[in-house]
Amino acid sequence: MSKKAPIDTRGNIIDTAIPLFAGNGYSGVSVRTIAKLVGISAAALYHHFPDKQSLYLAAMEQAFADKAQAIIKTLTGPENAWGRLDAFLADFIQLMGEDADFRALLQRELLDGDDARLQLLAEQVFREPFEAVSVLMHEINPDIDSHLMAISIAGLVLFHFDSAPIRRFLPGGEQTHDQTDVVFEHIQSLLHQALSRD
Amino acid sequence: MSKKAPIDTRGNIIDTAIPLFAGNGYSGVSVRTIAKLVGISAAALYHHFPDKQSLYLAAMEQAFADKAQAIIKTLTGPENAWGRLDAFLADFIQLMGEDADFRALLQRELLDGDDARLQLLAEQVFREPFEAVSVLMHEINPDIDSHLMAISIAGLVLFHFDSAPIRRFLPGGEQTHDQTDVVFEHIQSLLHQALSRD
DNA sequence: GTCTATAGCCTGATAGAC
DNA sequence: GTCTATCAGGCTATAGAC
Repeated sequence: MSKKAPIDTRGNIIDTAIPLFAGNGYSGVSVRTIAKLVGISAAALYHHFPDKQSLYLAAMEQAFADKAQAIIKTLTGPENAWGRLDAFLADFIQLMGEDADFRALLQRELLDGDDARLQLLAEQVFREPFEAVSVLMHEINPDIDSHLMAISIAGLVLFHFDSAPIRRFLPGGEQTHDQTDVVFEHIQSLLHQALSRD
Repeated sequence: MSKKAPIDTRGNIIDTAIPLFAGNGYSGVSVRTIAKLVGISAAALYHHFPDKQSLYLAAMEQAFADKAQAIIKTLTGPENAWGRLDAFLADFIQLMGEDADFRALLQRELLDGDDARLQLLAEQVFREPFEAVSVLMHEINPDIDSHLMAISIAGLVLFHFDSAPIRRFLPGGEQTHDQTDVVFEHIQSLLHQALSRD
Protein backbone atom coordinates (compact mmCIF):
# COMPACT_ATOMS: atom_id res chain seq x y z
CA MET A 1 0.00 0.00 0.00
CA SER A 2 2.33 2.76 1.18
CA LYS A 3 5.60 3.62 -0.47
CA LYS A 4 8.29 1.77 1.43
CA ALA A 5 7.06 0.86 4.94
CA PRO A 6 9.35 3.44 6.59
CA ILE A 7 9.76 3.48 10.36
CA ASP A 8 6.50 5.14 11.32
CA THR A 9 7.52 7.45 14.17
CA ARG A 10 4.22 9.27 14.11
CA GLY A 11 2.39 5.98 14.45
CA ASN A 12 4.69 4.87 17.24
CA ILE A 13 3.99 8.06 19.14
CA ILE A 14 0.23 7.57 18.84
CA ASP A 15 0.40 3.90 19.82
CA THR A 16 2.51 4.82 22.84
CA ALA A 17 0.27 7.70 23.81
CA ILE A 18 -3.05 5.79 23.75
CA PRO A 19 -2.49 3.60 26.83
CA LEU A 20 -0.85 6.49 28.66
CA PHE A 21 -3.76 8.88 28.09
CA ALA A 22 -6.23 6.09 28.83
CA GLY A 23 -4.52 5.29 32.11
CA ASN A 24 -3.62 8.74 33.37
CA GLY A 25 -5.77 11.27 31.56
CA TYR A 26 -4.74 14.26 29.49
CA SER A 27 -3.17 16.32 32.25
CA GLY A 28 -1.69 13.22 33.89
CA VAL A 29 0.65 12.51 30.99
CA SER A 30 3.49 14.80 29.94
CA VAL A 31 4.88 15.14 26.44
CA ARG A 32 8.29 14.24 27.88
CA THR A 33 6.96 10.93 29.23
CA ILE A 34 5.49 9.94 25.90
CA ALA A 35 8.65 10.92 24.03
CA LYS A 36 10.89 9.03 26.43
CA LEU A 37 8.82 5.88 26.03
CA VAL A 38 8.92 6.21 22.26
CA GLY A 39 12.67 6.66 22.47
CA ILE A 40 12.94 10.20 21.11
CA SER A 41 13.29 13.65 22.63
CA ALA A 42 10.31 15.86 23.37
CA ALA A 43 11.52 18.27 20.69
CA ALA A 44 11.42 15.50 18.10
CA LEU A 45 7.84 14.72 19.05
CA TYR A 46 6.93 18.32 18.26
CA HIS A 47 8.13 17.71 14.73
CA HIS A 48 5.21 15.26 14.27
CA PHE A 49 2.50 17.13 16.15
CA PRO A 50 2.06 20.89 16.51
CA ASP A 51 1.06 20.61 20.17
CA LYS A 52 -0.09 18.23 22.90
CA GLN A 53 -3.77 18.72 22.10
CA SER A 54 -3.26 17.61 18.52
CA LEU A 55 -1.44 14.50 19.67
CA TYR A 56 -4.27 13.72 22.07
CA LEU A 57 -6.85 14.14 19.33
CA ALA A 58 -4.90 11.90 16.96
CA ALA A 59 -4.59 9.26 19.69
CA MET A 60 -8.34 9.41 20.29
CA GLU A 61 -9.15 9.03 16.62
CA GLN A 62 -6.84 6.04 16.38
CA ALA A 63 -8.28 4.41 19.50
CA PHE A 64 -11.85 4.86 18.30
CA ALA A 65 -11.26 4.04 14.64
CA ASP A 66 -13.13 1.14 13.11
CA LYS A 67 -14.99 0.31 16.32
CA ALA A 68 -18.30 1.37 14.80
CA GLN A 69 -17.99 -0.67 11.63
CA ALA A 70 -17.34 -3.92 13.46
CA ILE A 71 -20.57 -3.50 15.40
CA ILE A 72 -22.84 -2.34 12.63
CA LYS A 73 -22.30 -5.47 10.56
CA THR A 74 -23.91 -7.73 13.15
CA LEU A 75 -26.70 -5.23 13.76
CA THR A 76 -27.79 -5.29 10.13
CA GLY A 77 -27.22 -8.99 9.51
CA PRO A 78 -29.65 -11.43 7.92
CA GLU A 79 -31.00 -12.97 11.12
CA ASN A 80 -34.26 -12.13 12.82
CA ALA A 81 -34.46 -9.37 15.45
CA TRP A 82 -33.63 -11.55 18.46
CA GLY A 83 -30.76 -13.17 16.64
CA ARG A 84 -29.34 -9.79 15.73
CA LEU A 85 -29.67 -8.63 19.34
CA ASP A 86 -27.70 -11.63 20.57
CA ALA A 87 -25.06 -11.24 17.89
CA PHE A 88 -24.73 -7.53 18.66
CA LEU A 89 -24.50 -8.17 22.39
CA ALA A 90 -21.80 -10.78 21.91
CA ASP A 91 -19.74 -8.53 19.66
CA PHE A 92 -20.23 -5.39 21.76
CA ILE A 93 -19.33 -7.15 25.00
CA GLN A 94 -16.34 -8.81 23.36
CA LEU A 95 -15.14 -5.46 21.97
CA MET A 96 -15.56 -3.59 25.27
CA GLY A 97 -14.06 -6.41 27.29
CA GLU A 98 -10.88 -6.62 25.28
CA ASP A 99 -10.21 -2.90 24.86
CA ALA A 100 -9.82 -1.29 28.27
CA ASP A 101 -8.14 1.73 26.66
CA PHE A 102 -11.24 2.40 24.59
CA ARG A 103 -13.46 2.28 27.66
CA ALA A 104 -11.15 4.51 29.71
CA LEU A 105 -10.82 7.09 26.93
CA LEU A 106 -14.60 7.12 26.49
CA GLN A 107 -15.20 7.66 30.20
CA ARG A 108 -12.58 10.41 30.29
CA GLU A 109 -14.24 12.12 27.32
CA LEU A 110 -17.61 11.94 29.08
CA LEU A 111 -15.97 13.61 32.08
CA ASP A 112 -13.67 16.12 30.39
CA GLY A 113 -14.54 16.35 26.70
CA ASP A 114 -15.52 19.70 25.29
CA ASP A 115 -18.48 20.01 22.95
CA ALA A 116 -16.39 19.82 19.79
CA ARG A 117 -14.67 16.56 20.77
CA LEU A 118 -17.89 14.99 22.03
CA GLN A 119 -19.68 15.89 18.83
CA LEU A 120 -16.88 14.35 16.77
CA LEU A 121 -17.02 11.21 18.90
CA ALA A 122 -20.78 10.99 18.60
CA GLU A 123 -20.90 11.45 14.87
CA GLN A 124 -17.87 9.42 13.83
CA VAL A 125 -18.19 6.53 16.27
CA PHE A 126 -21.48 6.17 18.09
CA ARG A 127 -24.20 7.67 15.91
CA GLU A 128 -24.54 4.83 13.43
CA PRO A 129 -24.45 1.86 15.80
CA PHE A 130 -26.59 3.76 18.29
CA GLU A 131 -29.23 4.39 15.69
CA ALA A 132 -29.09 0.77 14.53
CA VAL A 133 -29.61 -0.44 18.11
CA SER A 134 -32.51 1.96 18.52
CA VAL A 135 -34.16 0.61 15.37
CA LEU A 136 -33.62 -2.94 16.56
CA MET A 137 -35.15 -2.14 19.94
CA HIS A 138 -38.19 -0.66 18.26
CA GLU A 139 -38.54 -3.74 16.10
CA ILE A 140 -38.35 -6.08 19.10
CA ASN A 141 -40.67 -4.10 21.34
CA PRO A 142 -42.22 -0.85 20.07
CA ASP A 143 -43.74 -0.10 23.48
CA ILE A 144 -40.34 0.77 24.92
CA ASP A 145 -38.52 4.08 24.35
CA SER A 146 -35.79 2.88 22.03
CA HIS A 147 -33.40 5.74 22.83
CA LEU A 148 -33.57 5.07 26.57
CA MET A 149 -33.19 1.36 25.92
CA ALA A 150 -30.08 1.83 23.78
CA ILE A 151 -28.53 3.93 26.55
CA SER A 152 -29.45 1.25 29.07
CA ILE A 153 -27.71 -1.46 27.07
CA ALA A 154 -24.54 0.60 26.74
CA GLY A 155 -24.57 1.36 30.46
CA LEU A 156 -25.12 -2.26 31.35
CA VAL A 157 -22.22 -3.52 29.29
CA LEU A 158 -19.76 -0.76 30.13
CA PHE A 159 -20.31 -0.81 33.89
CA HIS A 160 -19.74 -4.54 34.23
CA PHE A 161 -16.20 -3.85 33.07
CA ASP A 162 -15.63 -0.35 34.44
CA SER A 163 -16.72 -1.38 37.93
CA ALA A 164 -14.10 -4.13 38.10
CA PRO A 165 -11.60 -2.12 40.20
CA ILE A 166 -14.07 -1.65 43.03
CA ARG A 167 -15.94 -4.94 42.72
CA ARG A 168 -12.86 -6.66 44.09
CA PHE A 169 -13.67 -5.06 47.43
CA LEU A 170 -17.41 -5.77 47.40
CA PRO A 171 -19.04 -8.92 48.79
CA GLY A 172 -19.55 -11.74 46.32
CA GLY A 173 -17.20 -10.20 43.80
CA GLU A 174 -15.64 -13.07 41.96
CA GLN A 175 -13.06 -12.88 39.23
CA THR A 176 -15.44 -14.56 36.80
CA HIS A 177 -17.81 -11.61 36.97
CA ASP A 178 -16.05 -9.63 34.31
CA GLN A 179 -15.33 -12.47 31.96
CA THR A 180 -17.01 -11.73 28.66
CA ASP A 181 -19.02 -14.95 28.54
CA VAL A 182 -20.38 -14.46 32.06
CA VAL A 183 -21.32 -10.86 31.33
CA PHE A 184 -22.90 -11.89 28.05
CA GLU A 185 -25.06 -14.59 29.56
CA HIS A 186 -26.23 -12.26 32.33
CA ILE A 187 -27.10 -9.31 30.10
CA GLN A 188 -28.61 -11.50 27.41
CA SER A 189 -31.08 -13.17 29.76
CA LEU A 190 -31.81 -9.84 31.46
CA LEU A 191 -32.64 -8.21 28.13
CA HIS A 192 -34.63 -11.16 26.82
CA GLN A 193 -36.85 -10.93 29.89
CA ALA A 194 -37.05 -7.17 29.79
CA LEU A 195 -37.86 -6.89 26.09
CA SER A 196 -40.27 -9.78 25.70
CA ARG A 197 -43.81 -8.70 24.85
CA ASP A 198 -46.40 -10.25 27.12
CA MET B 1 -23.23 21.53 68.88
CA SER B 2 -19.72 22.92 68.30
CA LYS B 3 -18.12 25.56 70.43
CA LYS B 4 -18.70 28.86 68.68
CA ALA B 5 -19.39 28.35 64.97
CA PRO B 6 -16.01 29.84 63.98
CA ILE B 7 -15.28 30.58 60.36
CA ASP B 8 -14.51 27.07 59.15
CA THR B 9 -11.65 27.63 56.72
CA ARG B 10 -10.87 23.93 56.52
CA GLY B 11 -14.48 23.23 55.59
CA ASN B 12 -14.46 26.04 53.05
CA ILE B 13 -11.38 24.58 51.41
CA ILE B 14 -13.01 21.15 51.14
CA ASP B 15 -16.29 22.53 49.83
CA THR B 16 -14.39 24.55 47.24
CA ALA B 17 -12.19 21.62 46.25
CA ILE B 18 -14.99 19.08 45.68
CA PRO B 19 -16.48 20.58 42.50
CA LEU B 20 -12.99 21.42 41.20
CA PHE B 21 -11.68 17.86 41.61
CA ALA B 22 -14.97 16.47 40.26
CA GLY B 23 -14.77 18.65 37.19
CA ASN B 24 -11.07 18.58 36.42
CA GLY B 25 -9.56 15.58 38.15
CA TYR B 26 -6.71 15.43 40.63
CA SER B 27 -3.93 16.53 38.32
CA GLY B 28 -6.21 19.06 36.62
CA VAL B 29 -6.55 21.20 39.73
CA SER B 30 -3.68 23.08 41.39
CA VAL B 31 -3.41 23.94 45.06
CA ARG B 32 -3.07 27.57 44.06
CA THR B 33 -6.38 27.48 42.17
CA ILE B 34 -8.23 26.07 45.15
CA ALA B 35 -6.64 28.56 47.52
CA LYS B 36 -7.43 31.51 45.28
CA LEU B 37 -11.09 30.47 45.07
CA VAL B 38 -11.27 30.10 48.84
CA GLY B 39 -9.71 33.53 49.17
CA ILE B 40 -6.49 32.56 50.92
CA SER B 41 -2.89 31.98 49.83
CA ALA B 42 -1.55 28.57 48.92
CA ALA B 43 0.69 28.69 51.96
CA ALA B 44 -2.32 29.20 54.22
CA LEU B 45 -3.95 26.15 52.71
CA TYR B 46 -0.94 24.08 53.75
CA HIS B 47 -1.67 25.06 57.32
CA HIS B 48 -4.90 23.00 57.12
CA PHE B 49 -3.66 20.06 55.06
CA PRO B 50 -0.18 18.53 55.02
CA ASP B 51 -0.23 18.01 51.25
CA LYS B 52 -2.45 17.93 48.17
CA GLN B 53 -3.20 14.21 48.50
CA SER B 54 -4.59 14.70 52.01
CA LEU B 55 -6.83 17.49 50.81
CA TYR B 56 -8.08 15.31 47.97
CA LEU B 57 -8.82 12.45 50.35
CA ALA B 58 -10.68 14.77 52.72
CA ALA B 59 -12.72 16.15 49.82
CA MET B 60 -13.59 12.61 48.73
CA GLU B 61 -14.69 11.60 52.20
CA GLN B 62 -16.86 14.70 52.46
CA ALA B 63 -18.41 14.13 49.02
CA PHE B 64 -19.20 10.49 49.77
CA ALA B 65 -20.30 10.94 53.37
CA ASP B 66 -23.79 9.92 54.34
CA LYS B 67 -24.70 8.73 50.86
CA ALA B 68 -24.87 5.13 52.01
CA GLN B 69 -27.14 5.74 54.98
CA ALA B 70 -29.78 7.52 52.92
CA ILE B 71 -30.06 4.52 50.61
CA ILE B 72 -30.00 1.74 53.17
CA LYS B 73 -33.08 3.03 54.95
CA THR B 74 -35.34 2.45 51.97
CA LEU B 75 -33.73 -0.91 51.25
CA THR B 76 -34.57 -2.27 54.67
CA GLY B 77 -38.00 -0.67 54.97
CA PRO B 78 -41.22 -2.38 56.00
CA GLU B 79 -42.66 -2.87 52.51
CA ASN B 80 -42.58 -6.05 50.48
CA ALA B 81 -39.69 -6.81 48.12
CA TRP B 82 -41.11 -5.07 45.04
CA GLY B 83 -42.04 -2.03 47.08
CA ARG B 84 -38.53 -1.80 48.49
CA LEU B 85 -37.07 -2.13 45.00
CA ASP B 86 -39.16 0.77 43.76
CA ALA B 87 -38.37 2.89 46.80
CA PHE B 88 -34.65 2.14 46.45
CA LEU B 89 -34.70 2.93 42.74
CA ALA B 90 -36.45 6.23 43.31
CA ASP B 91 -34.00 7.27 46.03
CA PHE B 92 -30.91 6.05 44.21
CA ILE B 93 -31.87 7.76 40.96
CA GLN B 94 -32.78 10.93 42.83
CA LEU B 95 -29.46 10.91 44.68
CA MET B 96 -27.36 10.28 41.55
CA GLY B 97 -29.32 12.75 39.50
CA GLU B 98 -28.86 15.62 41.88
CA ASP B 99 -25.20 15.08 42.75
CA ALA B 100 -23.09 15.30 39.61
CA ASP B 101 -19.96 15.80 41.71
CA PHE B 102 -20.52 12.46 43.40
CA ARG B 103 -20.87 10.69 40.06
CA ALA B 104 -17.81 12.38 38.58
CA LEU B 105 -15.63 11.62 41.61
CA LEU B 106 -16.79 8.00 41.53
CA GLN B 107 -15.95 7.63 37.84
CA ARG B 108 -12.58 9.27 38.38
CA GLU B 109 -11.84 6.88 41.25
CA LEU B 110 -12.77 3.92 39.05
CA LEU B 111 -10.31 5.25 36.47
CA ASP B 112 -7.49 6.48 38.69
CA GLY B 113 -8.01 5.24 42.24
CA ASP B 114 -5.32 3.14 43.82
CA ASP B 115 -6.20 0.01 45.77
CA ALA B 116 -6.19 1.75 49.15
CA ARG B 117 -8.64 4.47 48.09
CA LEU B 118 -10.91 2.02 46.26
CA GLN B 119 -11.01 -0.27 49.27
CA LEU B 120 -11.91 2.65 51.52
CA LEU B 121 -14.64 3.70 49.10
CA ALA B 122 -16.00 0.18 48.85
CA GLU B 123 -16.09 -0.43 52.56
CA GLN B 124 -17.26 2.96 53.80
CA VAL B 125 -19.78 3.78 51.05
CA PHE B 126 -20.82 0.96 48.78
CA ARG B 127 -20.49 -2.29 50.72
CA GLU B 128 -23.61 -1.98 52.85
CA PRO B 129 -26.08 -0.77 50.22
CA PHE B 130 -24.59 -3.12 47.67
CA GLU B 131 -25.10 -6.08 49.94
CA ALA B 132 -28.64 -4.94 50.75
CA VAL B 133 -29.46 -4.72 47.03
CA SER B 134 -27.98 -8.17 46.49
CA VAL B 135 -30.17 -9.62 49.23
CA LEU B 136 -33.21 -7.89 47.77
CA MET B 137 -32.44 -9.27 44.31
CA HIS B 138 -32.16 -12.77 45.71
CA GLU B 139 -35.47 -12.34 47.48
CA ILE B 140 -37.22 -11.18 44.31
CA ASN B 141 -35.74 -13.76 41.99
CA PRO B 142 -33.27 -16.34 43.34
CA ASP B 143 -32.57 -17.67 39.85
CA ILE B 144 -30.57 -14.58 38.99
CA ASP B 145 -26.98 -13.95 40.12
CA SER B 146 -27.63 -11.20 42.65
CA HIS B 147 -24.10 -9.75 42.47
CA LEU B 148 -24.29 -9.34 38.69
CA MET B 149 -27.77 -7.89 39.03
CA ALA B 150 -26.69 -5.31 41.61
CA ILE B 151 -23.88 -4.21 39.29
CA SER B 152 -26.34 -4.02 36.41
CA ILE B 153 -28.68 -1.74 38.35
CA ALA B 154 -25.85 0.60 39.31
CA GLY B 155 -24.62 0.70 35.71
CA LEU B 156 -28.10 1.40 34.39
CA VAL B 157 -28.71 4.33 36.70
CA LEU B 158 -25.27 5.88 36.47
CA PHE B 159 -24.98 5.74 32.69
CA HIS B 160 -28.29 7.45 32.07
CA PHE B 161 -26.75 10.49 33.75
CA ASP B 162 -23.09 10.09 32.82
CA SER B 163 -23.92 9.71 29.13
CA ALA B 164 -25.74 13.04 29.04
CA PRO B 165 -22.83 15.01 27.51
CA ILE B 166 -22.73 12.80 24.41
CA ARG B 167 -26.43 12.01 24.15
CA ARG B 168 -26.96 15.58 23.05
CA PHE B 169 -25.25 14.65 19.81
CA LEU B 170 -27.03 11.34 19.25
CA PRO B 171 -30.29 10.90 17.35
CA GLY B 172 -33.45 11.03 19.45
CA GLY B 173 -31.63 12.55 22.39
CA GLU B 174 -34.15 14.73 24.14
CA GLN B 175 -33.58 16.85 27.19
CA THR B 176 -36.19 14.88 29.09
CA HIS B 177 -34.07 11.75 28.91
CA ASP B 178 -32.03 12.54 31.99
CA GLN B 179 -34.83 13.85 34.13
CA THR B 180 -35.06 11.72 37.21
CA ASP B 181 -38.70 10.79 36.74
CA VAL B 182 -38.18 9.69 33.12
CA VAL B 183 -35.14 7.63 34.08
CA PHE B 184 -37.02 6.13 37.01
CA GLU B 185 -39.99 5.06 34.95
CA HIS B 186 -37.77 3.50 32.30
CA ILE B 187 -35.53 1.55 34.66
CA GLN B 188 -38.41 0.54 36.90
CA SER B 189 -40.39 -1.07 34.10
CA LEU B 190 -37.24 -2.60 32.64
CA LEU B 191 -36.38 -4.23 35.97
CA HIS B 192 -39.92 -5.33 36.70
CA GLN B 193 -39.94 -7.20 33.41
CA ALA B 194 -36.43 -8.56 33.84
CA LEU B 195 -36.91 -9.77 37.41
CA SER B 196 -40.41 -11.21 37.20
CA ARG B 197 -40.54 -14.95 37.68
CA ASP B 198 -42.44 -16.70 34.95
C1' DG C 1 14.05 13.97 11.74
C1' DT C 2 16.47 14.21 15.67
C1' DC C 3 19.27 16.40 18.95
C1' DT C 4 20.76 19.83 23.05
C1' DA C 5 19.67 23.88 25.25
C1' DT C 6 16.58 26.89 27.00
C1' DA C 7 12.68 30.26 27.53
C1' DG C 8 8.75 31.18 30.29
C1' DC C 9 5.47 29.56 33.10
C1' DC C 10 3.23 26.59 36.59
C1' DT C 11 3.74 23.08 40.11
C1' DG C 12 3.81 21.33 45.13
C1' DA C 13 5.75 22.65 49.11
C1' DT C 14 8.53 25.43 52.73
C1' DA C 15 10.65 29.46 55.62
C1' DG C 16 9.89 32.93 58.43
C1' DA C 17 7.55 37.42 59.55
C1' DC C 18 3.30 39.10 61.63
C1' DG D 1 -3.87 31.42 60.80
C1' DT D 2 -2.41 34.08 57.17
C1' DC D 3 0.87 36.42 54.57
C1' DT D 4 5.04 37.30 51.05
C1' DA D 5 8.92 35.38 49.16
C1' DT D 6 11.09 31.63 47.48
C1' DC D 7 12.96 26.95 46.19
C1' DA D 8 13.52 23.14 43.23
C1' DG D 9 11.72 21.01 39.69
C1' DG D 10 8.21 19.89 35.95
C1' DC D 11 5.53 21.65 32.22
C1' DT D 12 4.70 22.97 27.05
C1' DA D 13 6.86 24.65 23.42
C1' DT D 14 10.66 26.81 20.58
C1' DA D 15 15.51 27.88 18.55
C1' DG D 16 19.04 26.39 16.05
C1' DA D 17 22.76 22.91 15.08
C1' DC D 18 23.43 18.58 12.66
